[in-house]
Amino acid sequence: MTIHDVAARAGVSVSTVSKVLNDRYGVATSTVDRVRAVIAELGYESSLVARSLRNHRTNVIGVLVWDIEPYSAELLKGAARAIKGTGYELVVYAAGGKGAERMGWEHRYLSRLSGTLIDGAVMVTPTVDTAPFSTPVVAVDPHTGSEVPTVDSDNFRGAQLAVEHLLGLGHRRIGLLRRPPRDLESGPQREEGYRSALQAAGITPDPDLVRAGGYDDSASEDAARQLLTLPDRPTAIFAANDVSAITTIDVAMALGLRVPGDLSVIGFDNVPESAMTEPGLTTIEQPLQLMGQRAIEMLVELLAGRDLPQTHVRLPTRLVVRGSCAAPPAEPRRVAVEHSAAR
Amino acid sequence: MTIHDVAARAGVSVSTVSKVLNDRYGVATSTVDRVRAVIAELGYESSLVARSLRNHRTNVIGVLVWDIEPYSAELLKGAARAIKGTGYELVVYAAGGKGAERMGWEHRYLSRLSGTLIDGAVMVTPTVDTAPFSTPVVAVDPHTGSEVPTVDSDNFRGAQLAVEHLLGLGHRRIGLLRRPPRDLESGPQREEGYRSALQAAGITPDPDLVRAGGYDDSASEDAARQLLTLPDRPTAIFAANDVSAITTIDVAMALGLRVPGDLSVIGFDNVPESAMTEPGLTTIEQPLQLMGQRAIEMLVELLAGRDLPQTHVRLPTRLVVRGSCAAPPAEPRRVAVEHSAAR
DNA sequence: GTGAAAGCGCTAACAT
DNA sequence: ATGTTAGCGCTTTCAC
Repeated sequence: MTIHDVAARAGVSVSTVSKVLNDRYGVATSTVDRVRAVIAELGYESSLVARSLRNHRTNVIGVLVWDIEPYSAELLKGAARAIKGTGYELVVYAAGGKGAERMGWEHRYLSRLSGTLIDGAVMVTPTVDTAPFSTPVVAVDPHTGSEVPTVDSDNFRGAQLAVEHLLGLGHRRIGLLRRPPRDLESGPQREEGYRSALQAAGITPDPDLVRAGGYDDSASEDAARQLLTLPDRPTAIFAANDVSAITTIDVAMALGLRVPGDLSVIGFDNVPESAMTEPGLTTIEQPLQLMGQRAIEMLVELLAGRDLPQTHVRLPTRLVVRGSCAAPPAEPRRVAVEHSAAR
Repeated sequence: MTIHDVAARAGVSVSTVSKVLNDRYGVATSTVDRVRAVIAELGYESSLVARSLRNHRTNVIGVLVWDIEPYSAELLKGAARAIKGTGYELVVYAAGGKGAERMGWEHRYLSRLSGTLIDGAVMVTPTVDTAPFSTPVVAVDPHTGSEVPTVDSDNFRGAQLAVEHLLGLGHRRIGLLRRPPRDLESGPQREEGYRSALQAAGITPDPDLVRAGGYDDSASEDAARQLLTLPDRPTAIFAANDVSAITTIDVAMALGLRVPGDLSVIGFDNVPESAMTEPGLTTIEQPLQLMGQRAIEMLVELLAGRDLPQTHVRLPTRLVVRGSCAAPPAEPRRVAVEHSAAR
């Protein structure tokens, strides 16, 4: 079913049909009606692909994500909300399906799609700088300081809030379970917030109390275990990642510690689901939907040829208390030695 | 940056480059190396659009949704999980952005994309039958009994479970807040389950206890109010939709009824978020992620030219008790008359 | 082993 | 007012 079929059926040339499709001048009213009738009769719709190969404008905005999981799904909800009424359509490309070549997927996808198919893109957590592209791009939560317009959340302040909350409860030895090294830009930001809050309270951060998790659960598990089996173990742990917060709680309980009785845990929340899983967990929340929404809004501005009021948008994080944090125990219980020896 | 640029730089013709790109035979090893080097140097990626206009195979599966909201987002997570390792890539088209012409979006999108760009599609809650397409299609939770392969959940059994649970607690007058008429196919299924459970318990369904909600909150609100201000009001309400369950609780509380003390409410859950909003709500849950996953699996089978073991997959729903339901009060409190008069 | 040319479905100059 | 034609970026015969 192509434009040729329509043309043949209506007894006109393809260019006439094209003109009717695009509301161009120079077609007799009677012809327009006839062609329209045939289009309706056949249920014809012009191919987005052929059209975008020709016109280099598609009215489509692409959101490029590595995978659709709880984190990106939240962003997508916000993006979908923001796209309404803009005249653009939204398509989401999930790279995760094809191949395992994670490095550089952003560049690959952007080259394959930009110019044709999408007028602009929102890239979620790009690992490489996608600056040398003519297509307008907005990055969400980029890994490295990037040249492109960016939306992220206030990781620094969020970490401060977490630690301030724990300090307010009386904790003095607060551990940090940070992200793996050389990961997202937000990792160092959260660590900075942690240090800053401690120092503001006159506490010198103890390097022993900072451990890095990894990409899989077991790395976080090891790190949590190391922290908790320290001779002078922390009475509270700030986990700079929602998954590692839950892991920490599990490890603590396995070690015979009560949460929050013996140990307070506070996590940097990425997704609402994690709050559900662990109902009592106090978290620092990022406004993920809002971030997706703002990214689209910025991109639409860019596509309209307007300048952005600010090229780097940082949204506030907030502390959400659900009851898990307690004051530090008067006499911190030591973890039995055999546990620390095990593995 | 096109194939021409690569050809020029490598001093060969475009067809040679194309052969290298597609691993075709008949190119000298030295030429292959040279072209590969240029491709790497330039960071060239072939245009998905041009390629798909030529080849009618793209290795891309499209998921077509009206909007990305909590319901479809859950399905997408499952779809993204299922796509891994299949060799296909996933793209999601959200129709909601463009125009308000909701009716028939599925047909419009399918025509514009199929044949080119996507090899097959998963349609989420289609309102019309998209049978006459050559492209393989799987429908999730379709509005009408459709000819295409389908994934849905056991709405009938889910409703039965809800009502059986209430009956087990001793309730006898159980109201039904159903979906609007002529909506999703799941509406009547849930109503049937409700009637069936009542009849199995020897109770004749009272037509007065069945009211329909609407697409906006206010319709559900009115319906809930009507039910609760009945002279012989129900002691429990089964809301065939998660939003209307929450609305029902709000209305009940506004009328001075305690939930669950004076009234038990049980809702058909579409999305995990609704459970969070109302932590005490007992719900019937659909396995949304699993539904998305199965839809992709079925489509992949279809694309491989294999037959489906079953063309209609129905996934189980389950009762999740979070504590909101109670036994009926010995002496049901009537709602004050002025409340029923109000509005 | 390599390149010229046709054509995928469509649009936009440019004829007529 | 309508049709003819070139070409978007690519793949694929088919000559050479």
